Amino acid sequence: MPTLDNVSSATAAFGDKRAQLLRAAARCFNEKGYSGTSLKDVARLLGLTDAAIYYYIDGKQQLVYECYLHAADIGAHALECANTAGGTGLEIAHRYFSLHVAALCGDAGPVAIMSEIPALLPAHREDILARSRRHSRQFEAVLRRGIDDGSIIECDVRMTGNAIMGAINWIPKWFHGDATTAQHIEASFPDYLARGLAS
Amino acid sequence: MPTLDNVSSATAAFGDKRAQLLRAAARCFNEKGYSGTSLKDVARLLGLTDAAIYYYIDGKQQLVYECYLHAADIGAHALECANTAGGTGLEIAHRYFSLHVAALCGDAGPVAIMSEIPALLPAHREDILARSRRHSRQFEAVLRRGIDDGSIIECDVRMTGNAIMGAINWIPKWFHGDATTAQHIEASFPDYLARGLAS
DNA sequence: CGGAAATTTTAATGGGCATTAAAATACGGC
DNA sequence: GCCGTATTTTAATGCCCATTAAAATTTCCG
Repeated sequence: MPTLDNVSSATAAFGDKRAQLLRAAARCFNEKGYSGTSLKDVARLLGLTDAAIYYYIDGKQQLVYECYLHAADIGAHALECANTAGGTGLEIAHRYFSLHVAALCGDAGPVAIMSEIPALLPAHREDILARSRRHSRQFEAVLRRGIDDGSIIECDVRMTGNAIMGAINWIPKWFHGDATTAQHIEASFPDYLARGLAS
Repeated sequence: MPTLDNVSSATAAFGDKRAQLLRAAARCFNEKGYSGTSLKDVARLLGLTDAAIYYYIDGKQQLVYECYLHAADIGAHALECANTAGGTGLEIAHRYFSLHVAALCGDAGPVAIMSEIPALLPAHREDILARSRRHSRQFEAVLRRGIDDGSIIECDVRMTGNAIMGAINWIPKWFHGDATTAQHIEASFPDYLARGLAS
């Protein structure tokens, strides 16, 4: 039984299949909710038996946790990249939208919607909530920066951030992986979301 | 055992408690998902036993169905009211945002997020999906009208509509009924969402 | 107060699902 | 072709939950 450490060892197979598992789980969770998907559902997508999943991961709780962790990473990474490139607040926001949306529609996906946080184990829940809050605060900081530099209209950054996060978070609910829709999303979302911010 | 018909009969009590039940269920569903909430969870909110729920409704399936039906009605009604008042496409859209958001935050709520459609019985699912699709198409028609009359910028109405619906649909996920937050939502969302549409 | 209708509870029943252990199979190096 | 390890399956186990029927309680009208 290989551990997580030897991802780069002789067998990339284990790590690969584990990643496949996480993606299959995210897809199921988005369609039917965490509680609504049985491990048998996830297993079927991989051509496996439900019990086989335990070879790759500790249990269902660990599965959601890692899915949510991945989702949080995707968002945090997009915002971080957008920030380091610099520019006005509006430019950073627009770039963040593009990066996050592209990640949601790209190979990293499907990314799990964090829709059943109360179902997490307490320790996991607090971790995920902390990451989620941090991401919101950091995005609000971008908005405030834009207001200060005059690129973004004066607004309630908390509420405007919530609106934007809703639009983005909802994507995995209706986007199911076809490439042409992905293009439409990437072509429309960032522009629309940023237009509502412009001063 | 009163039927649904005598809502206005001697006992408004039955209808009232039934409405309470639907609201409690919507709250639970939004927090923990449909599959994640047991009837005991819903019952506890009302100070009842799980079995008592069956006095008011046929079962869990019927409960979600009616919650989703209510959610669909809220949205359809908001759009209909916004439409009949007339004006440019942009004005109608803005009015619709205000009405829908106010309904989500007001006494009609909590309104259930339609997040576990696959869990519905086939007949219920098709009904809800049809309503959902119709609502989307009607909103896209408003956008097209705005593009035609010049009030709304040229855009992919399908994608822009998806972005907007996401922002609105996500509200019940983080809004939990306090009045001051409701005011902030109603003051921020319609303006932000409409600003992204303006030509 | 008394009794019928309304409301709620207690007490089954059965099914689905996460989880586990042991057995079976696939697979790569020698 | 053979052996040990990796992978998967089969076969339990036990819990939680939706649902139901019957009993108990409340409500309210005469």
